[in-house]
Amino acid sequence: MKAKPTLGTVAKAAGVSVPTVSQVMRGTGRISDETRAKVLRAAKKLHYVPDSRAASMRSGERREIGFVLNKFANPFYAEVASGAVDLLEAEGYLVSLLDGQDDPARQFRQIEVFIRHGRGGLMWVPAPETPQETYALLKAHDIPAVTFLRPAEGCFDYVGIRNARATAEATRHLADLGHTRIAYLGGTDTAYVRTRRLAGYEETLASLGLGPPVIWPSPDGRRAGMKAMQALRGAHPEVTAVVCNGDMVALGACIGLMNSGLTPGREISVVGFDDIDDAALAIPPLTTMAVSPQNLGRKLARVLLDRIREPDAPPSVTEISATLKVRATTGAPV
Amino acid sequence: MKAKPTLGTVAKAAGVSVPTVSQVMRGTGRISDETRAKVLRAAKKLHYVPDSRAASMRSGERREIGFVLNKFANPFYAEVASGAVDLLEAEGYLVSLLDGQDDPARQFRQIEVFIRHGRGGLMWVPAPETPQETYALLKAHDIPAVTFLRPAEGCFDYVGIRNARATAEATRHLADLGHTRIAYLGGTDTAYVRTRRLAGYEETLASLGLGPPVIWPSPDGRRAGMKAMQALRGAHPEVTAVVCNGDMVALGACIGLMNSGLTPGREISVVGFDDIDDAALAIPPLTTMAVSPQNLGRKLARVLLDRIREPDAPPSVTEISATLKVRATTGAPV
DNA sequence: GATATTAGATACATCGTTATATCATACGTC
DNA sequence: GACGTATGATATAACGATGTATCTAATATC
Repeated sequence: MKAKPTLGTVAKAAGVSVPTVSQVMRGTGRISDETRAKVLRAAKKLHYVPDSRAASMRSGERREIGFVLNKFANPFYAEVASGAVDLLEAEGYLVSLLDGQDDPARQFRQIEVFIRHGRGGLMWVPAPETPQETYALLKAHDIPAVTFLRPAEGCFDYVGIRNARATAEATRHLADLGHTRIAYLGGTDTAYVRTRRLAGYEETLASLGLGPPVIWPSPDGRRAGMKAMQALRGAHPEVTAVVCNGDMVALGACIGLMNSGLTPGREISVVGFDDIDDAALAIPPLTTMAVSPQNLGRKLARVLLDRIREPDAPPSVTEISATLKVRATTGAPV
Repeated sequence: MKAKPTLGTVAKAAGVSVPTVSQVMRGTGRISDETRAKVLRAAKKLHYVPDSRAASMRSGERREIGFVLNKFANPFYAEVASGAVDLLEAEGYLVSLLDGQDDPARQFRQIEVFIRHGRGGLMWVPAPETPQETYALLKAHDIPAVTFLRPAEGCFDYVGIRNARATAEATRHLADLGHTRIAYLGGTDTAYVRTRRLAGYEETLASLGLGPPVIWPSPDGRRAGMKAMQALRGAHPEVTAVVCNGDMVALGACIGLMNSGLTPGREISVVGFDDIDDAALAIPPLTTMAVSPQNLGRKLARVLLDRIREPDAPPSVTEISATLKVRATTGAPV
């Protein structure tokens, strides 16, 4: 009862040798039904659980995968994680989530610790201005790694979103409704995702002869979006429609409008990005560019599994399209 | 193809023995400056990174901690996790998060995998109807464990919320405003948290001579709360105030009311529970029982660290109070 | 000059598991 | 009865690190 259950204690309890127990647990080798039953009974009674540190040391197999993401509090990431985890757990991997908080130094430490602990694979959202050192560390230790949302200059597999195409579609949707002064709201300057989304917005404005672009940055989150919207209206009263960098900012923007007595979709139109669960439930329901985060997570996991299986394949690029979901926050200008 | 850098290869490169390298790497023992420099040079040249699997096997030190929670998508848990992670990482632990999805079988597998990978501590929200087997597994492996939100019959440390006292305060607040028909909305029958919250509600009703209780269960989440509110109003049109099992349900309930053309805080008052970030931002802002999730997370981490330090101390019980935050969704009945 | 004491390094056993080789039986075949 | 061949179990040696005991010089003490 007191001794930690190991192959040794189980073997003693069952009256057999250590390798025999090992073979029973893994279902390999030739074992009689009688001994197998005896061993299994003893193992169950002692609550035996194999120690995978020892196992992976001896066999070289690594079954732990890490997922470093930006911000737990963002429900979009939560959904992506859940999609990836489901698929990987079904394949027998243990996935640990870490909050990288978009901080390159923090991420470097986390990845170092990962390698120390013999992790066998990594999915991560590289922080802006990630140093070459981080990529070199992964390469030096041959860790199969997939970057998510932000590509790493062709050195690693990449799974992301067709950002520019999506915001182009959002901008055109607003233009089709008759808007001529369309602003871009949200995101911070250094973020890769935002530069791509901004590009789609700006190119569409230019190709339609609308402009000049009105760009208003903002941190992530509802509260920040609310404040940013109010500031934007003060500085640019001519704007009648807004393309947002994400749903959280868009929802915050809608709250800001309503606090000023305006109705999103009437005086000012708002388009979000992500289609998080709350988007459809908000009042009024949010028009947004929908990406299925569950799907994205599964795709991410599949790319990582492929990489583990074929370590020497050339780096792959996978981009998922977003589709426009028209709800109540967009309409013709009054 | 170079050999994997280990203590052995470094030792050979530096012309010293294996234990010497080990001592240099950890800064223990008596080592001359000359040899230390020689060893460090060799280690750097070979890109040596210690293998913590081997280290923790031999030394018994475990620096990995797991946190099994219910639902990534719930921002309350995300905040708790971030509070706990901050504190534990500062103490040199690596924390991995797992989504237990409130499923006892899934949790059992996850805890098993945790032990398999040599994790040194666990924080978890036990699923309803967790089998004795799960607790026995933790006990058999001497894993320092803290249960969160739901106590485990005195066998483990517990950190939670003073649920009954909180809902009593919420109910009294509504009664003080003049409400006499107060309902309880949300949660599912088997959940421990709900039975405690219900108890506070029912006892207060009884002590104030109000009643009979009107209890309407609902799964978690905004959408479910919206539907449940509409169903409740159909079945009990006399109800003028609602104590909710959580903020997500409460926010959903408010959406349900507004969809029916009612204003929360006027025709029907609503009190939430948790004070998630969205509660203050909602329109109208939600009256709720506030618990600071960051604080809760830090407390949780501290209890776990104490347990690791003193494995034989008697199980502790820590309960955090919730405080009433009056906003716009409660008011006198019309 | 004999004996302690110390610094600086090493030998050896060990953690729990698995890969490989080996060893007993029992069975059939000629 | 000698021989090969399954069958079922065990012996042994790793994996990479670390804790403990041990060893060799050089120095200090009386």
